[in-house]
Amino acid sequence: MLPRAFFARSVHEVAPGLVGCTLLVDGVGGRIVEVEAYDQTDPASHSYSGPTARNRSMFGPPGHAYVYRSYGIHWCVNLVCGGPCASAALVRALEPTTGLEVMSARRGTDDATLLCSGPGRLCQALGITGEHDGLPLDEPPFELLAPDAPTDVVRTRRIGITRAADLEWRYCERGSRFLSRPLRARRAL
DNA sequence: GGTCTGATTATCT
DNA sequence: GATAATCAGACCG
Repeated sequence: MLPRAFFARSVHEVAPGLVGCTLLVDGVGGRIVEVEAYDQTDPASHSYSGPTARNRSMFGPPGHAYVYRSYGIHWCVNLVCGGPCASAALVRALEPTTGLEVMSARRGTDDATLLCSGPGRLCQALGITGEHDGLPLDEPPFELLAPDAPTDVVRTRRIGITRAADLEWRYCERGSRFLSRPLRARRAL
């Protein structure tokens, strides 16, 4: 079990280290294969313009969840980090490992690559909602486990944003089939 | 394979 | 009134 103190560092150190960790909610979930970093200096971050009612969890202590509704439909979960101020790692994709039947039922598909491959999808599969906003990550229903083996992590550009889109703050497991979008071997110039 | 669009709501201008 | 850290389904080739 990762201690809460694991998150009391810069999001830019924590985020790559999260790839390969296992995230469970009520015993259901899988290995993290994709995360993105956001901090308060980042125009794409919800914390960029200062604290509001929605983003207050990002300004709280590290090691807690920040859950928000996206496009009026989906939930997305972030893991709040220690620095810079009001920073967090958005969990974008899991490799499903535990509770496959529960996740399939919640998602309405048996296709393992469609269960948790995307921030909205994984919240639906794990049953994460606004009720989880602000909860500590080292206490039930959350469970975060360190990787059993070193993970090959690739750094690239973030997805689905219009501002600061050139920053390479997305971290993925190399070769994973469970990413929200595949890695391009090479970028066109 | 790819691209486009509607769903639906909190938040901010 | 516009925008958004998204997804699923429709359509085109």
